[in-house]
Amino acid sequence: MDDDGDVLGLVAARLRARGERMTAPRRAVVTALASHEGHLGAEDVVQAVAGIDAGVHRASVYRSLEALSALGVVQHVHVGHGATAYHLVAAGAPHPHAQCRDCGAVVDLPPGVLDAVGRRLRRDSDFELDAGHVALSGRCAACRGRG
Amino acid sequence: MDDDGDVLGLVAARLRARGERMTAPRRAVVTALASHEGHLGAEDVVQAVAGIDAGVHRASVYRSLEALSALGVVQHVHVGHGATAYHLVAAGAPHPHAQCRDCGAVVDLPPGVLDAVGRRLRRDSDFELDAGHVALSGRCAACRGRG
DNA sequence: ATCTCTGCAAAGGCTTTGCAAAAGT
DNA sequence: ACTTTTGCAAAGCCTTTGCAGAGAT
Repeated sequence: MDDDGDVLGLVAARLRARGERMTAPRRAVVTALASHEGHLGAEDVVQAVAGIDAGVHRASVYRSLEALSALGVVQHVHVGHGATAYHLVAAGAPHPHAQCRDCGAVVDLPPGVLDAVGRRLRRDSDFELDAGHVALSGRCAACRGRG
Repeated sequence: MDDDGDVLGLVAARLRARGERMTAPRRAVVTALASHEGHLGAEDVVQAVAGIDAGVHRASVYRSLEALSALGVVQHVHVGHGATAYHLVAAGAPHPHAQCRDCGAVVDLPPGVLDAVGRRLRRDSDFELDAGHVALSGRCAACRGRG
């Protein structure tokens, strides 16, 4: 059930392979992301990390997120309104996201929904789409029902 | 050739119809957007406005952009990295945008490229896509050639 | 021992806000 | 005259950065 150890070990190995180091802030950030399982803003990660290892500074969280992103362990998604969202790169392929303009929730989209668009953009506009890097905008099911 | 007068008159009429007013900052903002023809960040609009009517304050530009957006005259697009982009709502329907992650350029996408995705999201996930509100991310033709 | 990384604190970009004066209708 | 809107200045939010000391390998 608790495979944080695995994740942490894997991340540590990947870091060391690049001459980088596994540190307390990075451990805390990975743990925070692993336990939340959703999409967290950097500030949310700061909060979560504070509960895991007080004494980790806000700036270190940002720097850790950046380092882990460069490593390919963390993916970040720009969400129109508000802060960039971070999450661990799951086993599967990166997937697109969408944000509800009303409630702000970030939802995962089925991998591949943007494939056809990507192909078309490449063919027609010579534009290489990075489908996972921004969240589409719209209204989620719950908010449509409400509004 | 110079239909700024038309645009300004139309905007003025729309404003008055809602009990709002046509003012110097709003005129300058509309003129700035009309003459640049592209996608401008708020700060770019501030610059352009400074060249049209010095004495218009930065804050008024932001407030004007907001007012004009509420009016439906201006559309804003969230672009992952950097500032929100603004442009006049053209005659045609709102269109999707994409930003190049390397050069930062915001390009217009053919209207309709996201239609199929919108339909699919609505059907499969009950998510109502707002295709024009965020810019997709990727690499433009020029930067692909270079990189 | 060495080089990376951290904590701190400060600054940075972009945007919003409170208020009294100014301007549009 | 009445209300909206402005200019100003200050603060806000999220994020980045410079530096000396701490920490990982």
